[in-house]
Amino acid sequence: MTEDAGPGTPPNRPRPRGPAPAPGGRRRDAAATRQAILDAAVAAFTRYGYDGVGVRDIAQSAGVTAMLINRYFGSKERLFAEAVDVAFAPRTVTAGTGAELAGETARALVARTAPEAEELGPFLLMLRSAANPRAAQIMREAIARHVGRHLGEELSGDAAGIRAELMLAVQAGVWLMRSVLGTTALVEGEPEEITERVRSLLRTLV
Amino acid sequence: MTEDAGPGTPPNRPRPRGPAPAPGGRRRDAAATRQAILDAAVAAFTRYGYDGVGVRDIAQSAGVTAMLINRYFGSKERLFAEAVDVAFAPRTVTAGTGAELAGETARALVARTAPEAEELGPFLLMLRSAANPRAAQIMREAIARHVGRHLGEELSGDAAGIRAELMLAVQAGVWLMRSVLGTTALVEGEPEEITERVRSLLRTLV
DNA sequence: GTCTATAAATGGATAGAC
DNA sequence: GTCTATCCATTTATAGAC
Repeated sequence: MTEDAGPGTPPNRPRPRGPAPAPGGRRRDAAATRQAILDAAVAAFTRYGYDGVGVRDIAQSAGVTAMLINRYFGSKERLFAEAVDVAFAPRTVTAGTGAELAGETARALVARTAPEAEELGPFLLMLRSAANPRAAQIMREAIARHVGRHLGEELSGDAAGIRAELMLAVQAGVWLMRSVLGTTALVEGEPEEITERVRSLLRTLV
Repeated sequence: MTEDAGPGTPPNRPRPRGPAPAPGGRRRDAAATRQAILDAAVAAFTRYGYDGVGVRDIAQSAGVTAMLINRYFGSKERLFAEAVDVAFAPRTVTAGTGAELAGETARALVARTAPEAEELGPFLLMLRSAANPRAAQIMREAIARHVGRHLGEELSGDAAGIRAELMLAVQAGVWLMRSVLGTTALVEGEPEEITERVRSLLRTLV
């Protein structure tokens, strides 16, 4: 959104002639264009959710026209699927290992959901897109592929799968209340107090 | 959605004359019509989220036309605000009191999020409508009004507000993973096992 | 390789008849 | 008190020019 719409895109530049000046300086590079669209999609879906953005918005952020999205990804739905894969790829959902897992995860979670943080992340993408059934299915498959595997490395013992997904549930819930809804106690409370409470929550799962 | 559009509504019945046969047998009752719309709205918003339903869908479920929604509620947004108030009014979010609060809430939560449950509830409404900023604000205010007060009665001591909202966060998270997304471990796992894990989670908060 | 222009559907909201 | 008919904005997706 605050992307490089380019220094050279004043309201009415008459598009001299020929194809895409392609804002960033890039001029006709299929791979780069595709990547720009994908990056813009991750940001937009995370901020506004699947139903909250149109392909036009994403295209504009990427500095191209809406048509190219269908050209490169086939449909909004398949663009979303790729964006979800990108968002869930880095293992940002867990921080630390072993004994420090609960504490580190709690600290990272509270920091990233701080009111002033403006942070993106897979949980926001999840929450904001959960309403759409197709988006929900795409995310379920992505979670099974990525997150389940990651947490499986850290957690072991009885009911590891349930505990892993409950860890995700706690994090998603905090993200919802604190970051998406912005309920009063979690927004105005002391971050240290909140971190401590979340840490003790997560400790019952590791 | 599959509601009674009336047994007598073949494609082209020319509406003999006069106003509303009003499917339910009701014929011209402002209060009843208003209530029918509100009930349909709660169900629809809970199932499909704020952005997922149109006023036309809701109107059809209520057996009226879309226009009446604006007549009685002014706009979709204000209809949503009233629907949220209805959804959050009963204190379904907590079950039991005192020492049994964690266990009863966990049991109720797992039961209501069972894959076959088809249960509605305020958490579904929250999750499915969270993406829309205006809907989010409306819900934040409703939570401050209803839920905060309810849980304030049960919880006391240090950081009661934070603990209360973390309880909501845990429940919302479980609802998201188990009911909305339907992740594998929480769907296929033993309900008793899940209940036990959730109970011990909530116990760290009461 | 990328654009403009437009099709086809759907959204919320309104005017006026009965 | 309720309906039909319509307006206007917005959506995804496509056709065809350059």
